Amino acid sequence: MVRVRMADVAARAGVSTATVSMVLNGVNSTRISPQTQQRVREAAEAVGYKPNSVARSLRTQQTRMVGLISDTIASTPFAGRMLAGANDVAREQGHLVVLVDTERDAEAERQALHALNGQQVDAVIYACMWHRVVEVPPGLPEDAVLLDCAPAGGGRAAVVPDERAGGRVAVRELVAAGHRRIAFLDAEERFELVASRLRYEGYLEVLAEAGIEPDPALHVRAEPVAGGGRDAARRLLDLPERPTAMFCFNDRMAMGAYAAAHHCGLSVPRDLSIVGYDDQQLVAAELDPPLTTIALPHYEMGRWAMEVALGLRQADPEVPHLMPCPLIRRASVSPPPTQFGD
Amino acid sequence: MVRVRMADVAARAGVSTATVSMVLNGVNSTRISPQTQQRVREAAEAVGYKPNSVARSLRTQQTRMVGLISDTIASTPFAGRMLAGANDVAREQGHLVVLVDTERDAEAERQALHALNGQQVDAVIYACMWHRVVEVPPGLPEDAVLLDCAPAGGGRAAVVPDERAGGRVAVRELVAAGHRRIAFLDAEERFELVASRLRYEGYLEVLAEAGIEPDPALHVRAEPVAGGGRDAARRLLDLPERPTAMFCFNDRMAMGAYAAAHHCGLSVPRDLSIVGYDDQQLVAAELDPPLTTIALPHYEMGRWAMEVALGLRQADPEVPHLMPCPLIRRASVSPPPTQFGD
DNA sequence: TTGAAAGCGCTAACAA
DNA sequence: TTGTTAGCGCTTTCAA
Repeated sequence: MVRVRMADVAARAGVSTATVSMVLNGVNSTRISPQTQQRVREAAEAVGYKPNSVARSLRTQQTRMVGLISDTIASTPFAGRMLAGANDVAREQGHLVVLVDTERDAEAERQALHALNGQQVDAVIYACMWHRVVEVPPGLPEDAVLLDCAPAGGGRAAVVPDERAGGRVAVRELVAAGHRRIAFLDAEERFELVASRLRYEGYLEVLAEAGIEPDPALHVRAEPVAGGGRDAARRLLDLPERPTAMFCFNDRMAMGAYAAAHHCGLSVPRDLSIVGYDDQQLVAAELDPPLTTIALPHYEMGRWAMEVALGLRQADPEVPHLMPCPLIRRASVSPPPTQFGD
Repeated sequence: MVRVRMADVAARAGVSTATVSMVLNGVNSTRISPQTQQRVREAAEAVGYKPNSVARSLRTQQTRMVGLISDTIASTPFAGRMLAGANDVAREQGHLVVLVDTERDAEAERQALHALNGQQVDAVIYACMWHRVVEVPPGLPEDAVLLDCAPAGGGRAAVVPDERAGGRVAVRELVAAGHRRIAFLDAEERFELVASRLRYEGYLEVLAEAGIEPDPALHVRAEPVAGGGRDAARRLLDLPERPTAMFCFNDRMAMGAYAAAHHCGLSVPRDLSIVGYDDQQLVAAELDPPLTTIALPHYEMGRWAMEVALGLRQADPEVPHLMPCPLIRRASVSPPPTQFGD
């Protein structure tokens, strides 16, 4: 397994390395005679030539690698889809992605930036695994793209989910089914989720557009996990005038809401309609009945970020790009039960 | 933002680039006077020198990058932990990981291998997101490490979960609680999951060691998702002599088993004990009661693979390394209900 | 104790 | 139409 260099190809084809370089890279190829080109290609094939990207990078000052710094890739099921989106675009463009996981540690971020800078990556993407507002780490290149997070100070290309529109879509689905008493099972404020406020705003907007007076009793908060959703849903179901539908901050809370409904002898969706958020495969699709929910566009955001990073697409650095969150219609929504007195 | 080269540091310190190189890399540093070293360091600091890894790589023939080819990073919640493990070791060793996702497409694999080879990565890891036996792709370097898969022909360093031992641990937990009628909710054979056979073998071994005659009626198969688990569990609960415990192929099937139990008015774990497999955070920990399960050691396997790849650890290429699957004890196991006639 | 110089493998002016 | 040559920024032998 000896490494074969361009000089070996040149020698075999009886030309200079310059000619080999031009032929193989298709540069100035009109200026080189077809028979020479042919000869070069055959020689390259014969000796099994593979270009050395490191040498090329040193010469051209571009590496065809892009660095992707993520705050924590380990602990979320969404990371994969984001990476996949970024990766697909990179591959289409003949680029490779260098991944660094920093666990949100400032020192690790600094090191990662150094390393990527040293490796002369052509672009950098800074990704978060939960939508949030971040302080841009010092040393992050000016043209870095932020993925699933927005810079506290603005001024950077960034892409985040359009949570407010997602909230609207979710609640409209419920309104369209005929619901008027729609609860919002929100995350507690201490988690400082930017999605929480935005989804709530979407909820309020749709109530307003449907002429429904928001009832503060129907906006409850809990820990955004199944247990929290269960407790919140129970409180709601104990209300004198219980809601006929629940919009949950996420699918895990929705899972808890299912449990609460069963506990109260209620059937989903006949007695209670539920819409989640996130479209977590392992939860939403596996619930019984399958959960209608709003998907987070991680794959698309990953693609978008890579496209901007590689200059395939322009981004307005002043305002984060809002990626639509599509409704995934499954089986947890139906018209409200008919009430006496209606 | 002009790039500063080693020559700039040399000029400022009034030495040659050779000296700068030696000082900054700590090579032959005993041979260079302390005051010169000091001067070099100050100069480097003053001009903000950052070494160019590309140039260094060209010269030294090593890039401090390792390629990680994964079959599909997008669609599994486990990928992250594997990547995290590999990444942590890489970082500890001053290496970077270059990630390529091939979606299990042979052509994409070929391209990826080319690209990584061109970038002169120091090592490559070939990772699967589900434990399986694979045909090693042509062109995979001899010293590549296989992660969560074993080579069909053998002969490569590889690491996989110890599924059989995991099955044993799961069933022993049930036996220790006093169960004798223990069902195994297995995946259907058409999915060709190597884990299926191994976990079943573990199950049988423990029955044997406990002197329990395996009842074929208690080994049922279904699609390894919640719906499949629910159906399989219902069939089991309809048996004249129903099992008091179920070991499920995975957490999703266990989720279905919970549903079936509720449906039959049975309480977990009072009337029915359940153990899962995988420790999927979003499922196992969120179930009510939380599910006792066996964890897949993805983080550890990721670490192991990277350690071998970087030569920190020796591997026997003849037999895949078996990584233990720990029991995660939660609340879905208790002694069997007291029976009349006992 | 330090410096000169020769490349690593490739690209791209400039010459021929 | 093709070849010569000068680097890209760094490491490392050898000489001083």
